Amino acid sequence: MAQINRPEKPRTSTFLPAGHDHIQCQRQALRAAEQQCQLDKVRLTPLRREVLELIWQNHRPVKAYDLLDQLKVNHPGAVPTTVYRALDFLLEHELVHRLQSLNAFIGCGTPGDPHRGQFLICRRCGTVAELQNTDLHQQISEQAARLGFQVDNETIEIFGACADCQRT
Amino acid sequence: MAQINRPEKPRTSTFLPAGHDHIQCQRQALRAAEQQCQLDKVRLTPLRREVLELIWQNHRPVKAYDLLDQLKVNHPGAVPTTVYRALDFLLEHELVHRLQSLNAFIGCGTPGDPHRGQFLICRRCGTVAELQNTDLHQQISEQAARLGFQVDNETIEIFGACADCQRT
DNA sequence: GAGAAAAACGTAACATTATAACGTTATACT
DNA sequence: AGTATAACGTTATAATGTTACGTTTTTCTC
Repeated sequence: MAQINRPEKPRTSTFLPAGHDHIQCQRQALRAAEQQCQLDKVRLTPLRREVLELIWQNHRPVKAYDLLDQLKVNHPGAVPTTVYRALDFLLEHELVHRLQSLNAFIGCGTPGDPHRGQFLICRRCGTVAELQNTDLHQQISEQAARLGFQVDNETIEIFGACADCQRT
Repeated sequence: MAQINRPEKPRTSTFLPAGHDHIQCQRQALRAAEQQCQLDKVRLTPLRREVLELIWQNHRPVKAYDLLDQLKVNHPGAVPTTVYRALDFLLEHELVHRLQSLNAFIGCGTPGDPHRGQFLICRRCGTVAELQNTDLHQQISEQAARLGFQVDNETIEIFGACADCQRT
């Protein structure tokens, strides 16, 4: 199974802008989620919000059962369904993405935007960057169309080394 | 979890050329695998060959435990490790691909070729087509390079409806 | 605001997917 | 023939995800 390293402490990465203020980033993501839920007229309950907050602790994918362990701190009694239900909600409303090659989840930076799933994943530090490359999307649709295939969902997960990790 | 239908009987699909002769296709795939193994100086043992043959029964992804059930017919005593070891070998030598979004496996039509993983997957009939779109690959590498990211592996899994299934 | 409907959550059991660890057998190499 | 390595057997268990059903909370209507 595909693996990434998951160092205890976040590393900085030029993947993210040099001075990335993550506290601010996380806060902003939660605000955006709240707004999106208002628009969609759905409820970002405390539980869902807490799961989303945990997912946004950093820019590395989180596994469902790790999430569960963390959730148990405030919610002893939490079980797999607790987490998976929250994740289903967050996925459905496109507040998080699922990384298929890792069985893991990551926050979506642009809820509300038309959704692709294009990701660069650093094998070394585990940081994930989401792309919004419309050309790429376009090209895929065209190639598919040539084969008479109608696309309804694309999963693009690119593994490799981010700039920082190449240097070391 | 992502799902596809898995009808009992193969459907034809313009995905594959109209008159696709699968017996011939499967035979050819096994020959290619044998050749590749000779080149790599590795052993396509009877067990591995049988797993590969099962995978090539059609152009739909197969799940490991389904493979296991089928394998048990000739190999009572087969257990998960039996299958996973064969799969690991086949994956390592790029005779099969793993479809991350389905936790399933599919034969590789072009062993030996530089390997990308670009797939079109029909949600309705389950048929999978492997692409070898170098432009796409190129574009991804370029976009990655712009971010200082060095690609070592790409997973592209496109879900949608194949031409045949759109008609019905 | 009482009552009904729907959504969210609790709880237990279970299904599916995958790996670890260790011993035995087969094959390849001198 | 003897040894090293690869392949396979065997058992147990880990990791990931779902089903089914009951209870509580929220929303909606009157």
